[in-house]
Amino acid sequence: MAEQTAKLPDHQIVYRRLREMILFGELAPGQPVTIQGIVAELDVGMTPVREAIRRLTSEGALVFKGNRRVSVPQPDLAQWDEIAFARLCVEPELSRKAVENMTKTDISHLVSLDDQLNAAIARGDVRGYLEFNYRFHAFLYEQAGTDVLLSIANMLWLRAGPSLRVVLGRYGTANLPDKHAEALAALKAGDADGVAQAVRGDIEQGIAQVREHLLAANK
Amino acid sequence: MAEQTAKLPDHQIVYRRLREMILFGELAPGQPVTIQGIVAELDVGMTPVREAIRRLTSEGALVFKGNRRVSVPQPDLAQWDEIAFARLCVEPELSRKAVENMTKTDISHLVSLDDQLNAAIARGDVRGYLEFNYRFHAFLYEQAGTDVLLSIANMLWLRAGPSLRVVLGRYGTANLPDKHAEALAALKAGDADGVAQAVRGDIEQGIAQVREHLLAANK
DNA sequence: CAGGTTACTGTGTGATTTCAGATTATCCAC
DNA sequence: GTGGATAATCTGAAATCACACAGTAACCTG
Repeated sequence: MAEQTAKLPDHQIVYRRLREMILFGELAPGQPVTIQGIVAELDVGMTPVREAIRRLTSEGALVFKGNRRVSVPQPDLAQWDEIAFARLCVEPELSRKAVENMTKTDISHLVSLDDQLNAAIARGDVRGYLEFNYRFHAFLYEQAGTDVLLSIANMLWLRAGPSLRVVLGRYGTANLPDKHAEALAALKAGDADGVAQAVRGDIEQGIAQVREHLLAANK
Repeated sequence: MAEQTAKLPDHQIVYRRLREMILFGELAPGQPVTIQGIVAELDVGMTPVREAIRRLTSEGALVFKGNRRVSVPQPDLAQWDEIAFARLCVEPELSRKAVENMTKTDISHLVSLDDQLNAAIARGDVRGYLEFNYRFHAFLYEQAGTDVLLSIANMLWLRAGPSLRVVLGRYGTANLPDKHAEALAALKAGDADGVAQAVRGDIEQGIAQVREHLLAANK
Protein backbone atom coordinates (compact mmCIF):
# COMPACT_ATOMS: atom_id res chain seq x y z
CA MET A 1 0.00 0.00 0.00
CA ALA A 2 2.61 2.48 1.12
CA GLU A 3 5.07 1.37 -1.51
CA GLN A 4 2.39 1.88 -4.15
CA THR A 5 2.10 5.58 -3.47
CA ALA A 6 5.85 5.80 -3.19
CA LYS A 7 6.42 4.70 -6.76
CA LEU A 8 3.40 6.49 -8.19
CA PRO A 9 4.07 9.63 -10.23
CA ASP A 10 3.33 12.89 -8.48
CA HIS A 11 0.47 13.90 -10.70
CA GLN A 12 -1.39 10.76 -9.75
CA ILE A 13 -0.75 11.27 -6.08
CA VAL A 14 -2.05 14.81 -6.31
CA TYR A 15 -5.03 13.65 -8.32
CA ARG A 16 -5.97 11.04 -5.74
CA ARG A 17 -5.46 13.39 -2.86
CA LEU A 18 -7.62 16.11 -4.39
CA ARG A 19 -10.16 13.53 -5.37
CA GLU A 20 -10.50 12.38 -1.80
CA MET A 21 -10.70 15.92 -0.56
CA ILE A 22 -13.64 16.56 -2.87
CA LEU A 23 -15.29 13.21 -2.31
CA PHE A 24 -15.18 13.40 1.45
CA GLY A 25 -16.05 17.02 1.83
CA GLU A 26 -12.68 18.51 2.74
CA LEU A 27 -13.25 21.03 0.00
CA ALA A 28 -16.51 22.88 0.33
CA PRO A 29 -18.65 23.75 -2.70
CA GLY A 30 -17.78 27.17 -4.02
CA GLN A 31 -14.39 27.08 -2.38
CA PRO A 32 -11.73 28.34 -4.79
CA VAL A 33 -8.83 26.05 -5.61
CA THR A 34 -5.56 27.62 -6.70
CA ILE A 35 -2.65 25.85 -8.29
CA GLN A 36 -0.10 27.51 -6.11
CA GLY A 37 -2.13 26.85 -3.01
CA ILE A 38 -1.97 23.14 -3.70
CA VAL A 39 1.69 23.38 -4.61
CA ALA A 40 2.39 24.85 -1.19
CA GLU A 41 0.11 22.43 0.63
CA LEU A 42 1.24 19.19 -0.97
CA ASP A 43 4.83 20.23 -1.62
CA VAL A 44 5.08 19.27 -5.28
CA GLY A 45 5.84 21.16 -8.47
CA MET A 46 3.28 23.07 -10.46
CA THR A 47 3.16 20.72 -13.41
CA PRO A 48 1.73 17.70 -11.60
CA VAL A 49 -0.80 19.92 -9.87
CA ARG A 50 -1.90 21.41 -13.13
CA GLU A 51 -2.39 17.97 -14.63
CA ALA A 52 -4.41 16.81 -11.67
CA ILE A 53 -6.64 19.86 -11.79
CA ARG A 54 -7.11 19.47 -15.50
CA ARG A 55 -8.19 15.93 -15.00
CA LEU A 56 -10.63 16.81 -12.26
CA THR A 57 -12.20 19.63 -14.24
CA SER A 58 -12.77 17.29 -17.14
CA GLU A 59 -14.54 14.96 -14.75
CA GLY A 60 -16.72 17.74 -13.46
CA ALA A 61 -15.23 17.58 -9.98
CA LEU A 62 -13.94 21.11 -10.40
CA VAL A 63 -15.23 23.90 -12.65
CA PHE A 64 -13.73 26.93 -14.28
CA LYS A 65 -15.09 29.96 -12.51
CA GLY A 66 -15.46 32.69 -15.15
CA ASN A 67 -12.02 34.17 -14.63
CA ARG A 68 -9.31 31.65 -14.48
CA ARG A 69 -10.07 30.38 -11.04
CA VAL A 70 -11.40 26.91 -10.49
CA SER A 71 -13.62 25.88 -7.64
CA VAL A 72 -15.71 23.03 -6.33
CA PRO A 73 -19.08 23.16 -8.09
CA GLN A 74 -22.39 23.28 -6.33
CA PRO A 75 -25.03 21.58 -8.45
CA ASP A 76 -28.40 23.27 -8.69
CA LEU A 77 -31.62 21.30 -8.66
CA ALA A 78 -31.63 20.60 -12.39
CA GLN A 79 -28.05 19.36 -12.35
CA TRP A 80 -28.75 17.27 -9.30
CA ASP A 81 -31.60 15.59 -11.12
CA GLU A 82 -29.29 14.84 -14.00
CA ILE A 83 -26.79 13.27 -11.67
CA ALA A 84 -29.60 11.29 -10.07
CA PHE A 85 -30.89 10.05 -13.41
CA ALA A 86 -27.47 8.91 -14.52
CA ARG A 87 -26.67 7.25 -11.22
CA LEU A 88 -29.92 5.32 -11.32
CA CYS A 89 -29.07 4.12 -14.81
CA VAL A 90 -25.57 3.00 -14.05
CA GLU A 91 -25.24 1.90 -10.45
CA PRO A 92 -27.99 -0.74 -10.23
CA GLU A 93 -26.54 -2.23 -13.39
CA LEU A 94 -23.06 -2.29 -11.87
CA SER A 95 -24.44 -3.96 -8.77
CA ARG A 96 -26.17 -6.59 -10.81
CA LYS A 97 -23.06 -7.41 -12.75
CA ALA A 98 -20.99 -7.50 -9.58
CA VAL A 99 -23.03 -10.25 -7.95
CA GLU A 100 -21.75 -13.17 -9.95
CA ASN A 101 -18.12 -12.17 -9.46
CA MET A 102 -18.33 -11.79 -5.70
CA THR A 103 -16.44 -14.28 -3.59
CA LYS A 104 -17.14 -15.03 0.06
CA THR A 105 -14.09 -12.94 0.96
CA ASP A 106 -15.43 -10.02 -1.03
CA ILE A 107 -18.76 -10.21 0.73
CA SER A 108 -17.20 -10.28 4.15
CA HIS A 109 -15.13 -7.27 3.17
CA LEU A 110 -18.34 -5.47 2.29
CA VAL A 111 -19.83 -6.48 5.62
CA SER A 112 -16.80 -5.05 7.36
CA LEU A 113 -17.11 -1.79 5.45
CA ASP A 114 -20.77 -1.61 6.39
CA ASP A 115 -19.90 -2.17 10.05
CA GLN A 116 -17.42 0.67 9.96
CA LEU A 117 -20.04 2.78 8.23
CA ASN A 118 -22.55 2.14 10.99
CA ALA A 119 -19.95 2.90 13.61
CA ALA A 120 -19.27 6.23 11.92
CA ILE A 121 -22.99 7.02 11.90
CA ALA A 122 -23.28 6.09 15.56
CA ARG A 123 -20.56 8.50 16.58
CA GLY A 124 -21.81 11.28 14.31
CA ASP A 125 -18.69 11.18 12.17
CA VAL A 126 -19.69 12.80 8.88
CA ARG A 127 -16.35 12.37 7.16
CA GLY A 128 -16.24 8.72 8.21
CA TYR A 129 -19.76 8.19 6.93
CA LEU A 130 -18.91 9.66 3.54
CA GLU A 131 -15.73 7.64 3.28
CA PHE A 132 -17.17 4.26 4.19
CA ASN A 133 -20.33 4.80 2.24
CA TYR A 134 -18.19 5.56 -0.79
CA ARG A 135 -15.92 2.63 -0.20
CA PHE A 136 -18.87 0.29 0.21
CA HIS A 137 -20.35 1.26 -3.11
CA ALA A 138 -16.99 1.57 -4.86
CA PHE A 139 -15.89 -1.88 -3.78
CA LEU A 140 -19.18 -3.42 -4.84
CA TYR A 141 -19.05 -1.76 -8.25
CA GLU A 142 -15.43 -2.66 -8.82
CA GLN A 143 -16.34 -6.32 -8.72
CA ALA A 144 -18.46 -5.86 -11.81
CA GLY A 145 -15.22 -5.67 -13.77
CA THR A 146 -16.67 -3.13 -16.16
CA ASP A 147 -14.37 -0.15 -16.49
CA VAL A 148 -16.53 2.05 -18.68
CA LEU A 149 -19.53 2.00 -16.39
CA LEU A 150 -17.27 2.20 -13.37
CA SER A 151 -15.60 5.34 -14.61
CA ILE A 152 -18.99 6.93 -15.18
CA ALA A 153 -20.08 5.99 -11.69
CA ASN A 154 -16.90 7.42 -10.21
CA MET A 155 -17.43 10.63 -12.10
CA LEU A 156 -20.95 10.90 -10.76
CA TRP A 157 -19.86 10.30 -7.19
CA LEU A 158 -17.29 13.03 -7.60
CA ARG A 159 -20.03 15.40 -8.60
CA ALA A 160 -22.37 14.27 -5.87
CA GLY A 161 -19.86 14.23 -3.01
CA PRO A 162 -19.76 17.89 -2.05
CA SER A 163 -23.54 18.20 -1.97
CA LEU A 164 -23.87 15.17 0.25
CA ARG A 165 -21.37 16.71 2.57
CA VAL A 166 -23.32 19.95 2.79
CA VAL A 167 -26.56 18.20 3.64
CA LEU A 168 -24.97 15.90 6.18
CA GLY A 169 -23.09 18.75 7.76
CA ARG A 170 -26.40 20.47 8.25
CA TYR A 171 -28.59 17.65 9.44
CA GLY A 172 -26.02 15.34 11.04
CA THR A 173 -25.73 11.60 10.69
CA ALA A 174 -28.85 10.79 12.66
CA ASN A 175 -31.76 9.49 10.58
CA LEU A 176 -29.54 8.02 7.92
CA PRO A 177 -31.36 4.91 6.83
CA ASP A 178 -29.57 2.93 4.19
CA LYS A 179 -30.34 -0.26 2.35
CA HIS A 180 -26.94 -1.80 2.76
CA ALA A 181 -28.21 -4.58 4.99
CA GLU A 182 -30.83 -5.41 2.40
CA ALA A 183 -28.21 -5.39 -0.32
CA LEU A 184 -25.92 -7.64 1.67
CA ALA A 185 -28.71 -10.11 2.32
CA ALA A 186 -29.55 -10.33 -1.36
CA LEU A 187 -25.87 -10.62 -2.14
CA LYS A 188 -25.42 -13.60 0.13
CA ALA A 189 -28.42 -15.23 -1.53
CA GLY A 190 -26.88 -14.58 -4.97
CA ASP A 191 -29.97 -12.61 -5.92
CA ALA A 192 -28.69 -10.16 -8.54
CA ASP A 193 -32.01 -8.42 -9.05
CA GLY A 194 -32.43 -8.06 -5.32
CA VAL A 195 -29.05 -6.41 -4.98
CA ALA A 196 -29.76 -4.06 -7.85
CA GLN A 197 -33.10 -3.20 -6.30
CA ALA A 198 -31.56 -2.52 -2.89
CA VAL A 199 -28.85 -0.35 -4.37
CA ARG A 200 -31.42 1.55 -6.35
CA GLY A 201 -33.37 2.18 -3.18
CA ASP A 202 -30.25 3.23 -1.34
CA ILE A 203 -29.33 5.73 -4.01
CA GLU A 204 -32.88 7.06 -4.20
CA GLN A 205 -32.87 7.77 -0.50
CA GLY A 206 -29.63 9.71 -0.61
CA ILE A 207 -30.72 11.61 -3.66
CA ALA A 208 -34.04 12.55 -2.11
CA GLN A 209 -32.37 14.02 0.95
CA VAL A 210 -30.19 16.34 -1.08
CA ARG A 211 -33.08 17.12 -3.36
CA GLU A 212 -35.24 18.32 -0.51
CA HIS A 213 -32.41 20.44 0.73
CA LEU A 214 -31.99 22.02 -2.68
CA LEU A 215 -35.71 22.64 -2.97
CA ALA A 216 -35.76 24.31 0.42
CA ALA A 217 -32.69 26.41 -0.33
CA ASN A 218 -34.08 27.45 -3.67
CA LYS A 219 -37.27 28.99 -2.40
CA MET B 1 -14.61 30.61 -34.99
CA ALA B 2 -11.07 31.47 -35.99
CA GLU B 3 -10.76 34.18 -33.36
CA GLN B 4 -11.94 31.68 -30.78
CA THR B 5 -9.03 29.36 -31.34
CA ALA B 6 -6.71 32.34 -31.52
CA LYS B 7 -7.39 33.46 -27.97
CA LEU B 8 -7.76 29.95 -26.59
CA PRO B 9 -4.95 28.61 -24.44
CA ASP B 10 -2.70 26.07 -26.08
CA HIS B 11 -3.77 23.18 -23.92
CA GLN B 12 -7.34 23.60 -25.07
CA ILE B 13 -6.32 23.81 -28.69
CA VAL B 14 -4.31 20.63 -28.32
CA TYR B 15 -7.18 18.99 -26.47
CA ARG B 16 -9.66 19.80 -29.21
CA ARG B 17 -7.32 18.77 -31.95
CA LEU B 18 -6.53 15.42 -30.36
CA ARG B 19 -10.19 14.96 -29.57
CA GLU B 20 -11.11 15.38 -33.22
CA MET B 21 -8.33 13.08 -34.28
CA ILE B 22 -9.71 10.35 -32.04
CA LEU B 23 -13.35 11.04 -32.80
CA PHE B 24 -12.93 11.02 -36.54
CA GLY B 25 -10.54 8.15 -36.80
CA GLU B 26 -7.26 9.90 -37.50
CA LEU B 27 -5.77 7.90 -34.68
CA ALA B 28 -6.21 4.16 -34.98
CA PRO B 29 -7.05 1.97 -31.98
CA GLY B 30 -3.94 0.60 -30.36
CA GLN B 31 -1.80 3.32 -31.84
CA PRO B 32 0.66 4.69 -29.27
CA VAL B 33 0.50 8.39 -28.53
CA THR B 34 3.69 10.04 -27.36
CA ILE B 35 3.96 13.46 -25.83
CA GLN B 36 6.98 14.39 -27.83
CA GLY B 37 5.39 13.16 -31.01
CA ILE B 38 2.51 15.58 -30.48
CA VAL B 39 4.88 18.34 -29.47
CA ALA B 40 6.66 17.94 -32.78
CA GLU B 41 3.47 17.58 -34.80
CA LEU B 42 1.48 20.47 -33.37
CA ASP B 43 4.45 22.69 -32.54
CA VAL B 44 3.59 23.53 -28.93
CA GLY B 45 5.31 23.01 -25.60
CA MET B 46 5.22 19.83 -23.59
CA THR B 47 3.13 21.12 -20.73
CA PRO B 48 -0.01 21.91 -22.73
CA VAL B 49 0.29 18.55 -24.44
CA ARG B 50 0.59 16.78 -21.13
CA GLU B 51 -2.52 18.51 -19.84
CA ALA B 52 -4.50 17.63 -22.93
CA ILE B 53 -3.45 14.00 -22.77
CA ARG B 54 -4.27 13.85 -19.08
CA ARG B 55 -7.72 15.14 -19.78
CA LEU B 56 -8.31 12.68 -22.57
CA THR B 57 -7.15 9.75 -20.48
CA SER B 58 -9.56 10.74 -17.76
CA GLU B 59 -12.31 10.70 -20.36
CA GLY B 60 -11.30 7.26 -21.54
CA ALA B 61 -10.28 8.52 -24.96
CA LEU B 62 -6.72 7.44 -24.26
CA VAL B 63 -5.47 4.79 -21.87
CA PHE B 64 -2.35 4.32 -19.81
CA LYS B 65 -0.53 1.36 -21.21
CA GLY B 66 0.91 -0.27 -18.09
CA ASN B 67 4.12 1.74 -17.99
CA ARG B 68 3.97 5.37 -18.77
CA ARG B 69 2.94 5.08 -22.38
CA VAL B 70 -0.53 6.02 -23.53
CA SER B 71 -2.38 4.81 -26.57
CA VAL B 72 -5.77 4.82 -28.24
CA PRO B 73 -7.87 2.11 -26.62
CA GLN B 74 -9.40 -0.75 -28.53
CA PRO B 75 -12.59 -1.87 -26.81
CA ASP B 76 -13.25 -5.58 -26.70
CA LEU B 77 -16.73 -7.00 -27.00
CA ALA B 78 -17.52 -6.66 -23.30
CA GLN B 79 -16.41 -3.07 -23.20
CA TRP B 80 -18.32 -2.30 -26.35
CA ASP B 81 -21.48 -3.65 -24.73
CA GLU B 82 -20.87 -1.39 -21.75
CA ILE B 83 -20.54 1.60 -24.01
CA ALA B 84 -23.71 0.53 -25.79
CA PHE B 85 -25.63 0.15 -22.56
CA ALA B 86 -24.59 3.56 -21.30
CA ARG B 87 -25.30 5.26 -24.60
CA LEU B 88 -28.78 3.78 -24.71
CA CYS B 89 -29.39 5.10 -21.21
CA VAL B 90 -28.20 8.60 -21.84
CA GLU B 91 -28.72 9.58 -25.43
CA PRO B 92 -32.45 8.95 -25.85
CA GLU B 93 -32.97 10.93 -22.67
CA LEU B 94 -30.89 13.79 -24.02
CA SER B 95 -32.89 13.75 -27.22
CA ARG B 96 -36.14 13.85 -25.33
CA LYS B 97 -35.05 16.81 -23.27
CA ALA B 98 -33.76 18.59 -26.35
CA VAL B 99 -37.09 18.61 -28.14
CA GLU B 100 -38.78 21.33 -26.17
CA ASN B 101 -35.81 23.65 -26.47
CA MET B 102 -35.46 23.35 -30.22
CA THR B 103 -36.24 26.40 -32.33
CA LYS B 104 -37.07 26.33 -36.01
CA THR B 105 -33.55 27.58 -36.71
CA ASP B 106 -32.08 24.74 -34.72
CA ILE B 107 -34.12 22.21 -36.63
CA SER B 108 -33.07 23.57 -39.99
CA HIS B 109 -29.48 23.45 -38.85
CA LEU B 110 -29.97 19.78 -38.04
CA VAL B 111 -31.49 19.25 -41.46
CA SER B 112 -28.47 20.89 -43.04
CA LEU B 113 -26.12 18.67 -41.05
CA ASP B 114 -28.09 15.62 -42.16
CA ASP B 115 -27.84 16.72 -45.79
CA GLN B 116 -24.08 17.04 -45.52
CA LEU B 117 -24.03 13.66 -43.86
CA ASN B 118 -25.87 12.07 -46.73
CA ALA B 119 -23.60 13.78 -49.21
CA ALA B 120 -20.60 12.32 -47.41
CA ILE B 121 -22.15 8.86 -47.54
CA ALA B 122 -22.91 9.25 -51.22
CA ARG B 123 -19.30 10.04 -52.06
CA GLY B 124 -17.93 7.33 -49.78
CA ASP B 125 -16.26 9.85 -47.49
CA VAL B 126 -15.71 8.01 -44.22
CA ARG B 127 -14.16 10.91 -42.36
CA GLY B 128 -17.00 13.19 -43.48
CA TYR B 129 -19.56 10.64 -42.41
CA LEU B 130 -18.05 10.39 -38.94
CA GLU B 131 -17.81 14.13 -38.59
CA PHE B 132 -21.33 15.01 -39.65
CA ASN B 133 -22.86 12.10 -37.83
CA TYR B 134 -21.13 13.31 -34.69
CA ARG B 135 -22.13 16.90 -35.25
CA PHE B 136 -25.74 15.90 -35.86
CA HIS B 137 -25.99 14.07 -32.57
CA ALA B 138 -23.84 16.57 -30.66
CA PHE B 139 -25.93 19.51 -31.79
CA LEU B 140 -29.15 17.74 -30.90
CA TYR B 141 -27.91 16.79 -27.46
CA GLU B 142 -26.52 20.24 -26.74
CA GLN B 143 -30.01 21.67 -26.98
CA ALA B 144 -31.04 19.61 -23.98
CA GLY B 145 -29.06 22.07 -21.86
CA THR B 146 -27.99 19.36 -19.47
CA ASP B 147 -24.25 19.46 -18.95
CA VAL B 148 -23.84 16.37 -16.81
CA LEU B 149 -25.56 14.02 -19.24
CA LEU B 150 -23.93 15.81 -22.15
CA SER B 151 -20.46 15.27 -20.77
CA ILE B 152 -21.21 11.59 -20.31
CA ALA B 153 -22.46 11.32 -23.87
CA ASN B 154 -19.35 13.06 -25.17
CA MET B 155 -17.18 10.71 -23.22
CA LEU B 156 -18.96 7.73 -24.71
CA TRP B 157 -18.62 9.04 -28.26
CA LEU B 158 -14.93 9.48 -27.65
CA ARG B 159 -14.68 5.85 -26.68
CA ALA B 160 -16.81 4.69 -29.57
CA GLY B 161 -15.18 6.78 -32.31
CA PRO B 162 -12.10 4.71 -33.13
CA SER B 163 -14.08 1.48 -33.38
CA LEU B 164 -16.63 3.04 -35.70
CA ARG B 165 -13.81 4.17 -37.88
CA VAL B 166 -12.34 0.70 -38.09
CA VAL B 167 -15.63 -0.84 -39.14
CA LEU B 168 -16.42 1.86 -41.65
CA GLY B 169 -12.95 1.72 -43.09
CA ARG B 170 -13.49 -1.95 -43.69
CA TYR B 171 -17.01 -2.00 -45.04
CA GLY B 172 -17.27 1.46 -46.56
CA THR B 173 -20.13 3.92 -46.31
CA ALA B 174 -22.54 1.90 -48.45
CA ASN B 175 -25.37 0.29 -46.52
CA LEU B 176 -25.39 2.91 -43.81
CA PRO B 177 -29.03 3.24 -42.91
CA ASP B 178 -29.72 5.80 -40.24
CA LYS B 179 -32.84 7.01 -38.52
CA HIS B 180 -32.05 10.68 -38.83
CA ALA B 181 -34.95 11.36 -41.18
CA GLU B 182 -37.28 9.68 -38.75
CA ALA B 183 -35.87 11.72 -35.89
CA LEU B 184 -36.23 14.95 -37.83
CA ALA B 185 -39.84 14.18 -38.67
CA ALA B 186 -40.69 13.54 -35.04
CA LEU B 187 -38.79 16.66 -34.09
CA LYS B 188 -40.83 18.84 -36.42
CA ALA B 189 -43.98 17.35 -34.92
CA GLY B 190 -42.71 18.12 -31.43
CA ASP B 191 -42.98 14.44 -30.56
CA ALA B 192 -40.40 13.98 -27.82
CA ASP B 193 -40.95 10.26 -27.42
CA GLY B 194 -40.74 9.78 -31.15
CA VAL B 195 -37.39 11.55 -31.30
CA ALA B 196 -36.05 9.54 -28.40
CA GLN B 197 -37.26 6.37 -30.09
CA ALA B 198 -35.65 7.27 -33.40
CA VAL B 199 -32.35 8.14 -31.75
CA ARG B 200 -32.44 4.89 -29.82
CA GLY B 201 -32.91 3.02 -33.06
CA ASP B 202 -30.14 4.97 -34.75
CA ILE B 203 -27.71 4.17 -31.96
CA GLU B 204 -28.72 0.53 -31.90
CA GLN B 205 -27.97 0.19 -35.59
CA GLY B 206 -24.51 1.67 -35.27
CA ILE B 207 -23.76 -0.40 -32.23
CA ALA B 208 -24.87 -3.60 -33.89
CA GLN B 209 -22.54 -3.06 -36.82
CA VAL B 210 -19.49 -2.73 -34.63
CA ARG B 211 -20.68 -5.56 -32.46
CA GLU B 212 -20.84 -7.95 -35.38
CA HIS B 213 -17.40 -6.89 -36.43
CA LEU B 214 -16.05 -7.55 -32.95
CA LEU B 215 -17.77 -10.93 -32.82
CA ALA B 216 -16.28 -11.89 -36.17
CA ALA B 217 -12.82 -10.67 -35.21
CA ASN B 218 -12.98 -12.50 -31.93
CA LYS B 219 -13.60 -15.94 -33.32
C1' DC C 1 -14.33 57.69 -6.26
C1' DA C 2 -11.09 57.11 -10.21
C1' DG C 3 -6.78 55.94 -12.08
C1' DG C 4 -2.81 53.67 -11.76
C1' DT C 5 0.20 50.43 -9.48
C1' DT C 6 1.23 46.14 -7.21
C1' DA C 7 0.83 41.48 -6.09
C1' DC C 8 -0.68 37.19 -7.46
C1' DT C 9 -2.31 33.52 -10.57
C1' DG C 10 -2.39 31.05 -14.66
C1' DT C 11 0.31 29.82 -18.97
C1' DG C 12 4.18 28.30 -21.77
C1' DT C 13 9.22 26.83 -22.51
C1' DG C 14 13.24 24.20 -22.11
C1' DA C 15 16.61 21.80 -19.28
C1' DT C 16 17.21 18.14 -16.19
C1' DT C 17 16.06 13.90 -13.92
C1' DT C 18 13.92 9.48 -13.70
C1' DC C 19 12.42 5.42 -15.53
C1' DA C 20 10.96 1.30 -18.47
C1' DG C 21 12.32 -1.55 -22.18
C1' DA C 22 15.62 -3.33 -25.49
C1' DT C 23 20.05 -4.58 -26.66
C1' DT C 24 24.23 -6.41 -25.78
C1' DA C 25 27.77 -8.57 -23.21
C1' DT C 26 29.24 -11.84 -19.98
C1' DC C 27 29.09 -15.96 -17.42
C1' DC C 28 27.78 -20.57 -16.37
C1' DA C 29 26.33 -25.14 -17.70
C1' DC C 30 26.46 -28.72 -20.74
C1' DG D 1 32.88 -24.46 -27.90
C1' DT D 2 27.99 -23.56 -28.00
C1' DG D 3 23.45 -22.46 -26.02
C1' DG D 4 20.95 -20.22 -22.75
C1' DA D 5 20.15 -17.17 -19.20
C1' DT D 6 21.16 -13.35 -16.41
C1' DA D 7 23.09 -8.88 -15.66
C1' DA D 8 24.79 -4.35 -17.25
C1' DT D 9 24.29 -0.73 -20.38
C1' DC D 10 22.06 2.13 -23.60
C1' DT D 11 18.21 4.65 -25.44
C1' DG D 12 14.33 7.20 -25.85
C1' DA D 13 10.41 9.02 -23.72
C1' DA D 14 8.00 10.62 -19.60
C1' DA D 15 8.06 13.29 -15.25
C1' DT D 16 9.47 17.13 -12.87
C1' DC D 17 11.13 21.57 -12.07
C1' DA D 18 12.51 26.48 -12.32
C1' DC D 19 11.95 30.41 -14.75
C1' DA D 20 9.93 33.82 -17.92
C1' DC D 21 5.66 35.94 -19.58
C1' DA D 22 0.98 37.68 -19.43
C1' DG D 23 -3.24 38.90 -17.63
C1' DT D 24 -6.35 39.96 -13.82
C1' DA D 25 -7.96 41.57 -9.56
C1' DA D 26 -7.22 44.01 -5.61
C1' DC D 27 -5.33 47.77 -3.44
C1' DC D 28 -3.55 52.14 -2.65
C1' DT D 29 -3.19 56.91 -3.51
C1' DG D 30 -4.56 61.25 -4.97
